[in-house]
Amino acid sequence: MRKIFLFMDTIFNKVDAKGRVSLPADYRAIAKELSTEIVCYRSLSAPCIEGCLEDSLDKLATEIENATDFFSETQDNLTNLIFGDAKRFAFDSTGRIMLTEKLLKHAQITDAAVFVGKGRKFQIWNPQNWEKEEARIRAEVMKNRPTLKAPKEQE
Amino acid sequence: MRKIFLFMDTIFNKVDAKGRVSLPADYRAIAKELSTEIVCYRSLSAPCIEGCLEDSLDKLATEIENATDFFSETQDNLTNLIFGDAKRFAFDSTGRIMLTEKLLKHAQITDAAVFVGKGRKFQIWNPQNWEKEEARIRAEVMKNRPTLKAPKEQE
DNA sequence: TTGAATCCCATAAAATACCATGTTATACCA
DNA sequence: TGGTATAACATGGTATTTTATGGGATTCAA
Repeated sequence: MRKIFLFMDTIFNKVDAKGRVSLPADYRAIAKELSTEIVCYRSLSAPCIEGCLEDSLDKLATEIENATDFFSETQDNLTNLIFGDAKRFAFDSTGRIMLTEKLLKHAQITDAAVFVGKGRKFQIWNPQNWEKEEARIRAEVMKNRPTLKAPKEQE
Repeated sequence: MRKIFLFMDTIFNKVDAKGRVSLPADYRAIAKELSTEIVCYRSLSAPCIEGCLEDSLDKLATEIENATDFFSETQDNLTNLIFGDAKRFAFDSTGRIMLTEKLLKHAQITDAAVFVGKGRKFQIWNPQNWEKEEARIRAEVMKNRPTLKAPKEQE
C-alpha cells in the first residue's frame, strides 16, 4: 500500500463519439486506493477542465467553515463557482468517465484530450491548446529564472 | 536500519531496446527502505533526466498547498511544469525501470546511461554527454575557485 | 418509444512480471 | 593472506497482465 498520492505525468487519450475518455490508470489507482471519487469542474483560470479528489474539495469546505474572517469575499464567491460547477465522475469497469457537454465545450475538447498532472490536482486539455500552453509556461519560467536556461547542445 | 539516504556514485548501465535500465542497487535500496518510489522528469537546466524520491515531490505539493490557497495562480505554472513532467517509476523484481521515449529523447540516451548521484536527487546522462559535462564542471570549479588549488589570504 | 447513459465483451498494443545466465562483488574459511 | 564458495547484480529473453479503445447490448428516463 503506497503512502503518497500525486497526479503526475502528461497522458494523451482519445475521446470517443459518446464523450467517453479513459481516465489514466495511475489516476484511477489513486481514487481506488483512497476509496474516494474524482471531481471535475471548469478551470477558473484557463480553458481546461480541472480535476481533483473529492477529499480535496471536502478539505476546502472544512477550511472555509473554520475560517471566519480569513477568506475574502472574492474567494467566497469563487467557492460558490467551484461547488456549483463541480461534479463527481465515477469511472466504469473499463476505467472510463463520461465528460459533460459543458466541460468539453469549456476546454474545446472534441476527439482527444490530454491529462496533465498537477500534484493534488490535474487538468484536462485540448491537445493543441496544451501544447501552446506548455510552451508558454516553459518560456515564462525560463525568463524568470535565467539560471535555469538549458545549455546549448554539444556537438 | 540506516538513517542517512543519499544518492551517490556514478554508475554505468545498459539500456535495452525496450528502454529498460537497471536502477543501481544502492538507489533501489533507498527507495525500498523508505517505502517510497522513484520519480523521474526532464531536467530544466541540462540535457539529462533527473530523479528523486516521491517523498520529495509530496513535500513540494504540500508546501504549495499551504503557501497558496486552492485557487491561487501563483504557483500554477510551476506545478504544471513539474508534476506534468514527472512520472513514477516502480522497478520490477530484477530492479529495472522502463524509461519513456520523452525522457530518453531529452537526454539523448539510446543504449547506455550513466547514473550520477546528487544527494537528494540523481541524474541520468548519455555517457558521452556526461563525460563532457563532468570535464566542463571540473574546469569551471577550478577556474572560479583558485583557492581550492592554492589557498591564500583573503583581501 | 426514443435518445441517452451505463454496462459488458472483444481486441490489439503496451507495460509489467517472471525466468535464466554470465559476471562481478562479497563473505567465509583455511 | 590467499583462495574458494556464495550471494548479489546486471541483463537478455519470454510469458502474463494491464490498458486503452471500439462496438454492441441493456437499462433508464423523458
